[in-house]
Amino acid sequence: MTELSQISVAIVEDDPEIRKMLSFIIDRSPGYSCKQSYEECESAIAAVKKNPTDVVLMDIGLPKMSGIEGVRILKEALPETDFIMLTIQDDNDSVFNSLCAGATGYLLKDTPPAELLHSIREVREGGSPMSSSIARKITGSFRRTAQSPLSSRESEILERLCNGDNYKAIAESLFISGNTVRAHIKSIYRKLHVTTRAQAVRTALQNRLV
Amino acid sequence: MTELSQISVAIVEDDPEIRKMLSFIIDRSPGYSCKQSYEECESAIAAVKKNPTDVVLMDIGLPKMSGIEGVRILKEALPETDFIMLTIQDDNDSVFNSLCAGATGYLLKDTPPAELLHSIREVREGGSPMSSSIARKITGSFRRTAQSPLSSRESEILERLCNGDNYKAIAESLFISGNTVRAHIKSIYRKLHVTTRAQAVRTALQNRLV
DNA sequence: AGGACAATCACCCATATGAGTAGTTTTTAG
DNA sequence: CTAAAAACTACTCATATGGGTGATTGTCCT
Repeated sequence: MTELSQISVAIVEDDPEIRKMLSFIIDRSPGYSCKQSYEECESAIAAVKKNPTDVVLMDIGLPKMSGIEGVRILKEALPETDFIMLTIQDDNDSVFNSLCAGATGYLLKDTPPAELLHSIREVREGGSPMSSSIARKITGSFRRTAQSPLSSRESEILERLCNGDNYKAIAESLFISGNTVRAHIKSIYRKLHVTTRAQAVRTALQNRLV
Repeated sequence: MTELSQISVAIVEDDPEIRKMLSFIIDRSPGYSCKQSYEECESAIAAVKKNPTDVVLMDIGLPKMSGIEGVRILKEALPETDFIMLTIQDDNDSVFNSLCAGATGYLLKDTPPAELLHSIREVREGGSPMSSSIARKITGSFRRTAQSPLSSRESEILERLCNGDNYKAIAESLFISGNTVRAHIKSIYRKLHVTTRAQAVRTALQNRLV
């Protein structure tokens, strides 16, 4: 049943050539149907909200609203629908913003038709189809970027700053004087190019220094 | 050439049955070789450092040192080697800690041999092979967890707190008085259950409230 | 032997911050 | 329509924070 269930697909893609080609390929493949295709987000949002599909293939570079925004809006309204980005954009911002907006898959436009069909099936079965270079980008984002410019003592203190500890609490937990803590924190700020605690915490968390 | 290049694989797996089976399958497959297999991290680390392989398949639940620690240490020494976790653990901590430690792939032990071989090839070609449920877990981690308990104005202010702005800067950029900013911040702290700016920034970043 | 840096400590001072208290007006939701 | 929430403003006060300056000790590398 799951194997043979029909998967309904909608396409949002501004290039008429590509749009027709994709829609043709999908609709003619057994187990898939594609009755909805749009050239921009605005009409797609209105129409797909009324006629939800199982999967939406979404381009990013669209005339008016970006596909990422489109996903954000549609996913909000249709949490059961799976969104796969299908785009030439492979920059970090596009990838991560798409995932944050609610995309579950991310394919580059050079994906062969057979793999595209397989990806549509995969996303319905609880997977997260991604072009291999995209997958690598995502796993790589978990790695520590560079090694910290901080000394080990400074890292220890930065960690406590992130916990919201104040000078006194840090001093006591490390058995050093509050003045020393301040000296370390000054040095941390200098190395991280920040001037406030909030900025230090942000830099620490975003660069995985803690 | 890339298609037919021989890929050398090492295995770290404590179950002798599985270890021998994997090693046999890989070593007998054309294009793959497996001359190294270990039952725990300590010896694997020493040996693979001396004889680096292209890929290491790493279990997580090992007698002494965990496979995650093993990856952390080995990846540090051998940045060119690709590490694929091969495990039954599918909890969030195992997955994310593995990726942070340096794993590029993550497969569950029910992965069929053909797919395992394909994954080894894929990781060498710049991909990031993952069991579909794991991939879904990772993409899902980018989605906003819950919706923010903050009002829109408060969110706006929280965002500026994360940028390191002080009361005055926030007040000026929002065209409201500094006292109002303080009132909003108090209310943010109450809702986030924090008492300092650093904690607020941390909570905001970790829970993707900004 | 000298330089660079980490780790420790100290003091001054202006400003920022958090907690408490007390309101008004506007918007939203039942 | 009415009650709740959000948004806004204002005040005081004790404490925390950041900037500046200066110093000692020990380690590591050259």
